[in-house]
Amino acid sequence: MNEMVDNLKLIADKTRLRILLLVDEKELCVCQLMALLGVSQSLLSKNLSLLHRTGFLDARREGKLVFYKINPYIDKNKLFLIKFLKDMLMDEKTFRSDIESLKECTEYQKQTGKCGLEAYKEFMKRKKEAEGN
Amino acid sequence: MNEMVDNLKLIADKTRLRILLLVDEKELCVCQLMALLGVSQSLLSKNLSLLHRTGFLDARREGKLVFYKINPYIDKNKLFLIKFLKDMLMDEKTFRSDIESLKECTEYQKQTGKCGLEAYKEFMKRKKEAEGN
DNA sequence: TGAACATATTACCATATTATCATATAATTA
DNA sequence: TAATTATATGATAATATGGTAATATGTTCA
Repeated sequence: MNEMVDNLKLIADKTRLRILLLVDEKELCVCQLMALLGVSQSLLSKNLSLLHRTGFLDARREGKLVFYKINPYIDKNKLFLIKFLKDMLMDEKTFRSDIESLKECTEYQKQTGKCGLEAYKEFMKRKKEAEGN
Repeated sequence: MNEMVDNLKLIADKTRLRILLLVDEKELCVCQLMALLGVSQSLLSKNLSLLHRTGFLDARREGKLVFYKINPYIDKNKLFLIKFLKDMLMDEKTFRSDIESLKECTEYQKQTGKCGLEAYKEFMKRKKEAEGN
């Protein structure tokens, strides 16, 4: 029970929930998440290391970048919780928008070969301008 | 998303989670919950009114007693969340024990016709003594 | 090596949450 | 009506949490 309550507490935060749902789609580096979520680097990093410490995420460094994904050895309670929430939020606005941004970012990355924070900021900036029309 | 996060926050508390799982089995009054959960009256009452305010619970007064149950008009996200957690916790120790106590209490209530706080305290006391053997 | 970039960590503050004590209200019963 | 039982609420203290700013660490590249 205590374990489940701890899991629920970890997931009961907008930033962390969005991280988990995004990273469940595709392994992502910090700078990508930063651009996608629009949160500060330190807040993001703090939440990532929290989710890492508690067994939700797996981290892998590749050069300057650190990539996070769902821990392949994640325990079942945690995994089921994530999958359940994904189901529940399937049609929810913020989630849909996050997933949409992720797809567009991935496409942009393929075309330009750019990753890194600036590339993502640039991408998000363009996107916002486009939405402004 | 924000709504889901709020629901998760409400459920991410041991006392509240236990309340919801118990009350999903059977309508219960405050004194019954107090004995079953072993928490203070004011803490319990606060959590009950919180769960009531936020649409999880329905309250009904019958004389001195106030009975709580799952709000029959509860929204789907909340209900699914409760059912999901119940599934996940099916074999969990605290949950099994709570359910067991609930059944025994209900039986005791049928036999003795007693409700009220004292009856439940008496019941829980006997139970603990029995476990002590 | 040093500059630049990506990420992590620390220190700190504001706010939120949890639990408790005391007290208030509501209903029943003597 | 006074006492009793059941429940709710307000004040408050202790702790936890979310967020930011500053700084540190690690990596690459000129």
